[in-house]
Amino acid sequence: MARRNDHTRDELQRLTLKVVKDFLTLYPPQEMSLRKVAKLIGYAPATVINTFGSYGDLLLAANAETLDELHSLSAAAVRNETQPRTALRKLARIYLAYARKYPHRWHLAFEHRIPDQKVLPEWQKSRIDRLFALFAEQLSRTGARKSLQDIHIASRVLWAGVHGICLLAAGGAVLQEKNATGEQMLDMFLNSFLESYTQPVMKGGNLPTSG
Amino acid sequence: MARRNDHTRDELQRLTLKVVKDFLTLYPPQEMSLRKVAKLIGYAPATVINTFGSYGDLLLAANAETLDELHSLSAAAVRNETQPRTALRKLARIYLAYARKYPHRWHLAFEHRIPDQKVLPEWQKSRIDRLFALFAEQLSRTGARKSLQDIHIASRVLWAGVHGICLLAAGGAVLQEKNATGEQMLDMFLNSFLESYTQPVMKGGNLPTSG
DNA sequence: CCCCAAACTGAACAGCGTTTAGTTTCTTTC
DNA sequence: GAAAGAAACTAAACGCTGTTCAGTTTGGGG
Repeated sequence: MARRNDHTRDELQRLTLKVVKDFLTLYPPQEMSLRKVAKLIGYAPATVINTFGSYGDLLLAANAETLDELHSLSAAAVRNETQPRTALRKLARIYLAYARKYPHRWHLAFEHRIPDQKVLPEWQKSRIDRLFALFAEQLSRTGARKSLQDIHIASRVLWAGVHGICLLAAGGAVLQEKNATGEQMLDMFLNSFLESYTQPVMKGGNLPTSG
Repeated sequence: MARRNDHTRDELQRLTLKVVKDFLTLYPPQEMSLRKVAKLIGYAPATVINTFGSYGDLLLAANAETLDELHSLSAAAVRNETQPRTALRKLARIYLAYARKYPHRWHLAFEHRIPDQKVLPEWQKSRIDRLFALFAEQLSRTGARKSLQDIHIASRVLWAGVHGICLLAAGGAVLQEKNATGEQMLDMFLNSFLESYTQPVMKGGNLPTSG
């Protein structure tokens, strides 16, 4: 058996990624395997390897799609938002909603372990950076006078907080919070962070606002 | 071959966990396997399964030790700290230091996926809760007038933020921040959060501190 | 001393990702 | 139009993996 040419190289790649996406929409990554994917697309395991390089690279490609999707949704949500603080709230909500809707894909994208020695490809890093950039962009629009370095750090802190909260709210693993909703946590986090970011206290501290 | 009785059941368990701990101190979980562990303790793979139930349960037991260690270090660090804000800062630093020192054990403890259907055992959940409780305890000592529910949520937000930042600072995976240190991010996060927690703004907002 | 239960293992099983050799087909060249 | 070469695809094998099970050895209690 050889040379079926049912699909072009590109079609085959797209088909495979679609199958992976659909699988991960229903089942966790640990239940997926190269052989199952191969069976689902109707090709031999070795064909998938030929197409993507390795099973790990297939996962990497799937993660790229996840990150693209998340970025696209986020960017669209803030595109016409004039208020940076509102935009940041929207970003956080989108993030949470996505983590809840596609928990397996979301997890895989952020906790995928690269076999030691090997480095994460540049196109993957840049996808993560694009997510950070969305936060940084809104921060720079708040009008608060901050250095580039401050904005850089703040965007990471913002992202880390949102991500950690999503882990608690949507995490199917060890972490699972029941007595606080993701929305409550996000609100408290964003309110506190933005308040302090846009109205920093002077050295020596402010007076308490009550009693 | 049978009935060696080189070790009691307890000794064997401790020995196995020690070997796992040592392994994970040097190498990531993906490189570890039941068979490697068995070889390291000088027993057959089936013996490890008999002792712990399954390889997954062995990892769970190892995670319990990790969480205990982290809790013990944290509790010790704040035991004699009178200032709750300082205590919270110490907790965060301990957390970051631990994630840096034992990245593989730290990761495994928090992102270990339980094979679907199966639930996380109660003794594992309670270990996570104990970590949250350390934050909650300090929050309730700040003197800020908060409901129990507020403290509950705030402790989760605090933990989530610290955890997310540690992922960025110590994460060997997809996430890896280079232009901001963990300390910088932790400081910014804690300062902003605690400021707003202990000095909440009134409705309508404060005046900016500078024009 | 015997017997049972506990301790421990070797071998087998099904599954995994990957490699390799090989076959079939398409495309190019003469 | 036939020959040659490249491309597409796979079956089979390799060395792993966690788990099961039948079977052997041993220590302790009756």
